[in-house]
Amino acid sequence: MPAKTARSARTAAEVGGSSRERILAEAERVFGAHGFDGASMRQLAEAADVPAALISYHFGSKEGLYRAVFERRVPTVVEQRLSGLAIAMSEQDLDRRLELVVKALVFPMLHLRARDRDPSFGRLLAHETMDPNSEQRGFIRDMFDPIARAVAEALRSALPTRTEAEIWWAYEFMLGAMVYVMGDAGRLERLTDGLCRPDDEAASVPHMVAFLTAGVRYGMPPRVNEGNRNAEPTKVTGGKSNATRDVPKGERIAARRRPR
Amino acid sequence: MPAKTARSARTAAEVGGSSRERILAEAERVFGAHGFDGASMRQLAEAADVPAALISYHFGSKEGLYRAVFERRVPTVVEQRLSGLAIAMSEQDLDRRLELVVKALVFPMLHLRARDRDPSFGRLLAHETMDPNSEQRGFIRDMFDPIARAVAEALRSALPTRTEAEIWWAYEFMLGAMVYVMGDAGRLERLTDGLCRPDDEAASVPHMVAFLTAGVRYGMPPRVNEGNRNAEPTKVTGGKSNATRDVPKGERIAARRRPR
DNA sequence: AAGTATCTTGATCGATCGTTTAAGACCTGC
DNA sequence: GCAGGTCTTAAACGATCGATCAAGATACTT
Repeated sequence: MPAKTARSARTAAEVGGSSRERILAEAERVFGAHGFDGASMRQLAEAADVPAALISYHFGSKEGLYRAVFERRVPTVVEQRLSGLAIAMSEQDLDRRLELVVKALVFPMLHLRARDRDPSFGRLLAHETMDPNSEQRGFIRDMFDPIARAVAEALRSALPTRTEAEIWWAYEFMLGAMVYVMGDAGRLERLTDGLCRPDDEAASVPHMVAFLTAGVRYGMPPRVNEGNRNAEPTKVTGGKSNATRDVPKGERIAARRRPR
Repeated sequence: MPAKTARSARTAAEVGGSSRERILAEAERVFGAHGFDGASMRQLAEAADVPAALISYHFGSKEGLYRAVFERRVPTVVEQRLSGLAIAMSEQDLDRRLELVVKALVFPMLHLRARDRDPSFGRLLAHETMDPNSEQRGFIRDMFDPIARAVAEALRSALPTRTEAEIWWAYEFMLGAMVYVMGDAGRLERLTDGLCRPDDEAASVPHMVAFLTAGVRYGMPPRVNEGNRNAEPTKVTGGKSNATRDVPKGERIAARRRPR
């Protein structure tokens, strides 16, 4: 056994970059593979080929490193979304604008996953999104709530007749579909025998944009009498709704629209 | 300090049931609140007001308890979905059948979350779904892959002109939207100032069914020349697609349809 | 009532957790 | 070349982890 440290098979030259950057890059992979609670400081340190104490020195704590991993990736995504939204808002055809808004929402994320052929950050983000402790950490709120409101505003402008609730439910569903694809660790590929792959940007983006655009444009819940909202919960065997049947072009009333 | 054990403020009578059942019920809450890695055996034991050793006795290990929590809930959901699918398949109007299939997929889950006013299992399931270690544990695969294939088959029957890829991408997006709502720990409610709540079954079910039905029915990605699939990745500023524009009634060719 | 199987308990195992400490190496400006 | 700040290191801290053990309590059979 050599006297020198032999923490990893990779040398520092192979991994490259300063210690701080190397820790960040490798932490993204380790956190992405095991989650926040599932990753240990020693795992993280070994992946970056540094002593565990160096992580505390540079980032203060495990959660500090975790936050730093997000702060390295998220601003780029948010900027790309904002730029996509700006382009969408310059489009006067509302049908076309809607599709551009959806694309502005999902493309930066899907592209991020496909670009480096590394699903780590996607899985990490998906895991954090669905982590019960996420709300108390507040990463998602701090980093994504502003862009969420901007997307909702853009949706509102492209769908002027929709209620506020419809806008936000649609946003929730769109985000869920996107996050689920980002976090998919192989289920879709298994179920389709390799036909569909979340990393295949050329397929995932068009499918997702088409699906979500159609969902938000044509997916309207049946009108209900405000008085008996809780009369009977929807049953699997319930009556037919007018959802997605006959698509009117803007005659629906924007009920319960919240003030800006 | 009393001599008797004082592990919890709740007495056994208040919590009720046998030790084994009490452990299961409380484990659902604790796992749902902190995730698998985030919950400790001592937390789980204290919540159920039993010594930690009793958990190992009844369930063998922490993962054994984790699995048992799923096995307590999932079969009911799967049975409800199967029954919903059977009803859908007896419907000859394909438009109506499609909506029933979507409802059969999402209703049992959303109802489960709303029924007991307890989002624990929903968060737990969402967390497990997005956990990078989920695939290796195999819970999701073992418990949900069969019903996933059944849902896809039902979608196929209601959309006979769609390609296999379109069916499965749509399934992926639907599941993502549903899982995201199940795991929402307060973000939608915060973003809407309380207007939209994932627990509000009377609102979430119609909105989701309408959105997803519209997405799968009208969301078709633009046709592409098979030769240049990888020519240029989709751009945010990319050209207009025919997604969701003009909804043909069945003249699309079922390309790349996989054999059964 | 005695015997047997099942359930429950407190105590404790070695391992690993995140973090801290104090000392050494390195680099920069004088 | 030496002082001062930044970066890096090995070692160890107390705490907590999941799991195990032998002994005791309870329930059921004979």
